[in-house]
Amino acid sequence: MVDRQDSDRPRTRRLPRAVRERQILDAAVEVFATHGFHNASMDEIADVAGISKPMLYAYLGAKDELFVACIRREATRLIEAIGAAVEAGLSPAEQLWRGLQVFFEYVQHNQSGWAVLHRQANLQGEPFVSELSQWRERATRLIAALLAQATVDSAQPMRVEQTEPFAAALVGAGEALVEWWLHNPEHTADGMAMRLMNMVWMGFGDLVEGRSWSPGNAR
Amino acid sequence: MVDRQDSDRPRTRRLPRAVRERQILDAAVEVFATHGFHNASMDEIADVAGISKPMLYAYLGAKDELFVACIRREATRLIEAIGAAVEAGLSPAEQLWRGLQVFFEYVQHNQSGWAVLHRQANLQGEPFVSELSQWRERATRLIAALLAQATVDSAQPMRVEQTEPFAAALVGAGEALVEWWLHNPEHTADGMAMRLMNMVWMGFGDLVEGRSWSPGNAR
Amino acid sequence: MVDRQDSDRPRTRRLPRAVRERQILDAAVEVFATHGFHNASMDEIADVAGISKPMLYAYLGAKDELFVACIRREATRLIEAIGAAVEAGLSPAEQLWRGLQVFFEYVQHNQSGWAVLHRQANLQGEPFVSELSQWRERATRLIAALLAQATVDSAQPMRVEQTEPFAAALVGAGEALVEWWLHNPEHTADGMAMRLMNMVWMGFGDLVEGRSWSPGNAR
Amino acid sequence: MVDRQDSDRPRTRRLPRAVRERQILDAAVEVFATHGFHNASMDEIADVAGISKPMLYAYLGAKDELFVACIRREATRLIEAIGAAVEAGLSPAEQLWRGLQVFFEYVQHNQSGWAVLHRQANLQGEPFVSELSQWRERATRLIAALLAQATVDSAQPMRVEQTEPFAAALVGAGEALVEWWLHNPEHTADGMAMRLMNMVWMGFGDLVEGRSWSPGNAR
DNA sequence: CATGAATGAGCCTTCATTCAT
DNA sequence: CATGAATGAAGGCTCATTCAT
Repeated sequence: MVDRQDSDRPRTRRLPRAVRERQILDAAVEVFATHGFHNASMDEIADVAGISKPMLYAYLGAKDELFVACIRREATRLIEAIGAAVEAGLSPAEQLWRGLQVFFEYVQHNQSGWAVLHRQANLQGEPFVSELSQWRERATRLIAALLAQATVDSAQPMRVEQTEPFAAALVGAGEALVEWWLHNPEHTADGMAMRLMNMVWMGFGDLVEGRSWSPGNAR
Repeated sequence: MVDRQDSDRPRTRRLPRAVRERQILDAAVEVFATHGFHNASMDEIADVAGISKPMLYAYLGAKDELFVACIRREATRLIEAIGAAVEAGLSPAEQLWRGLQVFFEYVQHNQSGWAVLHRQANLQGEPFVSELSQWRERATRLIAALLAQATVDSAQPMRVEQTEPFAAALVGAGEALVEWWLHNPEHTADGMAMRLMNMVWMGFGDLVEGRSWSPGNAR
Repeated sequence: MVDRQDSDRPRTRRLPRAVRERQILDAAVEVFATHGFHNASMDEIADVAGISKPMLYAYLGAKDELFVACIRREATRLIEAIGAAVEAGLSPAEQLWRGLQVFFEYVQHNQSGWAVLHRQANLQGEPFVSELSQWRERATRLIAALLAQATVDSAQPMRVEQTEPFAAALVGAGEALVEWWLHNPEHTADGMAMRLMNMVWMGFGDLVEGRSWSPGNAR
Repeated sequence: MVDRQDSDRPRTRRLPRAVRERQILDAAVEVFATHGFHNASMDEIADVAGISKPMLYAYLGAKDELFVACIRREATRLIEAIGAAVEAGLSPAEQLWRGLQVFFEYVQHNQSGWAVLHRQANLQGEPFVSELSQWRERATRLIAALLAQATVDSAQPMRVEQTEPFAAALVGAGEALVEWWLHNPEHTADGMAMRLMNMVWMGFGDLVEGRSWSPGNAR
């Protein structure tokens, strides 16, 4: 039989709208991350948030909308965390390195948050996938600018249009690496960051200088 | 969020058991891939397969079992495709190269199949994850043997126990790269294979000879 | 998953119709008795009978009809068994006694048959209950005649119309006692028969001579 | 075999929990009694109760649980009705007599309730049968105490251990008589009670004084 | 503002029943 | 005559969503 959820979380009343919304989003992220989008029930979210279901709907709308709101908040948080770490005045390489560090650290401490939401969103198909794409593109543009900046003093400076695909690859690789990390959690955040940095920075150098491996020279 | 489809696919009748089973698996893979495990309805699978639901159950059992059957078939297909490509008599490097080529080609032509099933299976938790793990381990062991073989003539031959973690990383990287590829489909299968080959073969060399990158020497 | 019943019962072919029908009824009674009307599946009955489902339908019709056929056969068997035991020439009392003996013995050795079918039939509502009623009435008339015969030489001979309600009570008490016996199987068939005989015969005497117990004389 | 009914019963709304629960149990008892456990559909029960299926599940759980709840309620009601009638201060014989009266009256006015539930429960196997057994045992113990009390002033007072089997027989006989009564509804409740009282009280006397009937002395 | 009570709609699963061979 | 293959039609159960208080 259904165990009528008489959870004992205190139902604080009459909170300002912003606080309530945060409360709800916290609950939603936790529940979505734990059970996945489909298995998460609005009942449980409302319960964890300490409010009634009608309130849940009043504040953040239907399940889909709530999920999108979760994605948005987590994405924003991540981008802001990275932005805060990447101080102006550092060299592009160091900016990238700091950014990657923060990225992996953030993911590590927010598995309930971004990493899992990311996987969920990718799986639920439209419209969640497009929501994600927007954030990916935003990140890509930032990094492309960074890379272009790094070539400013070289013999052949690159424009943003040229660095963009490379930046996209970096972002994608980052996402993929996180996925892989989830299955291999024995590595440290810094280790992961270094791995990616290595790949990127050396690959970037190789790209500029035209080195590569090919089937012909098999050992 | 779901659009039910009244498909008028012709219902071919009285097929031999084996053919029907393939038909059903094809349909199931397609539907699971498109909507995800949870959003996929047995109704739609039956419809796409061109049969009635009772047949669906008679042939491949409940939803869980059907899904496992899908995973198994796709995994088997992939492994066999690779096995067929890796002819004996080739050098380890070339065997690996051929294997990677086929892997990425396979994924490219079976996005509905492998790639998405892989993501689905990883997310739906037990018992699907374990099912997948078995296949991953099988692949890992094969590759570990390959790598060990490659060092047979070197100064410090490695035993399978030593190459295994490296092989695991390769498999993981392969899976992760595919994930990334899905978001960046402009690359070719051979290009992807080369990328991974590069990483692996050079990394393998580095591993033996102890080279690496570190934050200190930022350019 | 469905375990496709490839039972290994030999499927004897080309049997004369009567034999086939007996085979089927045997199987049906067994299965109905074991699982109850609803939980019995035509699949299992066909399997136990060693024939295919279409044959099952060809020989004895739909599930309802098959069940009615079972009731009929078992009722017929019982009545015939009793008829065979009650030889002419015996005194009414002895005829009744023999009849009751056979009745309880029959039930004891045919629990799969009559007892359970009786309970099943009573539970499935119309049209099965009416089917049973017909047989009950037939038995009742036989016994009423017997009782009337028993009073032929007494001071006040009774006609069948007068003994009938009493006979009905006997039949009903018999059925009820069997029900009770199923829950108290430690008693013997003869013990049960004696219990009923006692009740009936003494009650019959009392009835004639007008003895009875009443609330007034509570000890 | 089932005739679905689109009943237009008015759906009273927003009832307090306790009232709804009674409503639902009433409906469930009626439907289970009419169609039997298996033929009863949750749809119909919800319909008769005047609520939607989800409420049905929210209030009383799955079909099994609902059925058990029905058994419990009916058993409780019966026992309480009897308890209320058997005032202290009466002689054992009179207590028994009152109890039997109430028992048969209760059954008569609750055919949908007790009698049929009893038959249903007995046939649906575990776990329903055990549920029933508990109530039977409870009734048995009460009666055994009563009988022991009745012999307190006699030459050979009996202890509860001795009267218990006799009480069990009484309870069983009562159940069996009800079964029989259902098929012979022309008798009154008092008539039935008297029949059983007769049997029991005289049998009880016989038991003490060792009288019995045997095949030898056929009239 | 806040909620307990209520429901429409859908999904998984299973059978009795029947073609087409 | 005999059957493997196939399905229409329900039934149990759950969940996102919304009144009515």
